[in-house]
Amino acid sequence: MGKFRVRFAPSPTGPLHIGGVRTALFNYLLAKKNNGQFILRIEDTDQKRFVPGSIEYIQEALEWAGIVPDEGFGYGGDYGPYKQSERKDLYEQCVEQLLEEGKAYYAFDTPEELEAMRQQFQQEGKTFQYDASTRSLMKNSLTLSENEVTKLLEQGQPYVIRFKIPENRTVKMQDLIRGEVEVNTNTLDDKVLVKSDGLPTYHLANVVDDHLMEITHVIRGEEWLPSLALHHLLYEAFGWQPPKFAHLPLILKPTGKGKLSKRDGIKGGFPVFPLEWTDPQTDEKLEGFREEGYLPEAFINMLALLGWNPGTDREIFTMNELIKAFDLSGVNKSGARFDPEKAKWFQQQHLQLKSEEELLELVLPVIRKQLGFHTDGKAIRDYTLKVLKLVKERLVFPADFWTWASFFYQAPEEYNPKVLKKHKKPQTKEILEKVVKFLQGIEDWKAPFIKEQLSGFIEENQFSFGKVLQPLRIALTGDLKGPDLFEMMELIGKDETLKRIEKALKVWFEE
RNA sequence: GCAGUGAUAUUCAAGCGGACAAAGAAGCCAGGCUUUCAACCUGGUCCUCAUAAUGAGGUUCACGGGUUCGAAUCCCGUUCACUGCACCA
Repeated sequence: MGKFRVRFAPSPTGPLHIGGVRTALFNYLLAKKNNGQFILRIEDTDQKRFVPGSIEYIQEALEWAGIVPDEGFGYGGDYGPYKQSERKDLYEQCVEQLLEEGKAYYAFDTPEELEAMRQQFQQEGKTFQYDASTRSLMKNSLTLSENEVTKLLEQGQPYVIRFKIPENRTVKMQDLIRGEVEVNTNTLDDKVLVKSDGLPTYHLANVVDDHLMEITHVIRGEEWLPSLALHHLLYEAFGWQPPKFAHLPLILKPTGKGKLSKRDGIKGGFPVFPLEWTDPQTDEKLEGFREEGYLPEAFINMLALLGWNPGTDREIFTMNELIKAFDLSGVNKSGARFDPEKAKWFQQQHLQLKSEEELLELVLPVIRKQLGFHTDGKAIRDYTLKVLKLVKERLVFPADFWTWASFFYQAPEEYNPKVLKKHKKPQTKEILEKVVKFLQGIEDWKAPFIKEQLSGFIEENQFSFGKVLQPLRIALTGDLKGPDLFEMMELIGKDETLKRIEKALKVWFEE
């Protein structure tokens, strides 16, 4: 097996959305599975669309997700520079070759002239395409004499360089996911290779870089499939061996109609970006999976199963397991709908896989944020570890800890009115007063013992369990949900337990 | 409009000529466990009948035609959806 090199080539025009991360992930998985290299290349040939901060965002997002490049922009390597704006002379040399061989040509048409052409065609009910049928009508080095061309160039007339698409040929291509794809060259137009600002377009830069960087497999989104033929033709024109191609299915909106977009996230209230992002221009803030509390392992697991499946019924994978199991043959042809609910499910599964010690580190910041004090002390760590044992199984996000465990740290400030109304019965006062007295007598403050004693007490007095235990829970936690009541009592301690019941008695019946 | 790609139950999906009413998961429903809420466990989830359960029949894999003893799987056509069609990537 030869070397295996893949690349992820985003353009820095804003935050990377999950479709991009998923492309990066599949590239990464394939590289790792084959002991190859995963390369990060920045495609910034459109300086107009450059958004400051996006390169850093891309790098940070990949690092967070654990999709770390082996080489590329910011990671070094022997094939640099890894940013297209720094490779201008490389592209120039390559285009020079095409020009000399007559495979590309200068075009001097202004944007206005092109627009006029389009209009004219439209009036005739046709669509204008700059190709074999029309290039003889335009102002370019194929229609102009050599002298005129040189003159225009010397005058500094703006020009672009276009690729001369061969006429009426069927290009046969192999896609690793879709099989054979055929396109007739007549449906292609003479794409601009070099823009009037001297920078290459995506198509040129992409092909040149992939070749020079010795990329063996190009794995990218399905939106690129229509330009695959152009790329093939370009490789052919250069006389280069093209890499293998695989076009990944699109990630669809939760409704199933169309590509998932940033707007869908805003509308649906779920993240579409790995990391939070504030648009430097509009100040608009976009949610990130990381800030929502998603674990990176849950995030990549969810992404991996978006458009790929192992062919078994297994769904939960770590990165290493994904690397082992991943194969392009398991990639679907059709688009996969993004389901925010399923994303949560992955998160829950992975969170439950964590040990209590690992969870502790995730949960301490939550406590700190809520209570505003240090959470580094041994006492609070030990205590929280015990709390975690009781509430772990109900957590999906670290932040959930507080909704399930706040009452381990502070007495309830208010009581859920709906629940209270239902369980505050006339005899509740009397019952709770008796309970307080009874609990005071318990010396060995351990959950099983409290349970045993209190059960005996309830039976003796012929109370029902619900009538005693429900109000007691409300008094201690403010609501009717939570972990085992007796475990809780043990943890918060006898004094605190009694204090809370007395407080409840006061608030409920004296006001 | 042109080109490309796709279509399996609510969703994600398995399926690659017979063992397919079609795995698995999510969701939903019911039950169990709980003092409670989650989690968890069990069962159900095309239609009809029957049932504690094994079951019987009908209609399915976008639609319409084939090929075949036999089709979700192969062939042809149609429809619908999506993607692309810039001096953006």
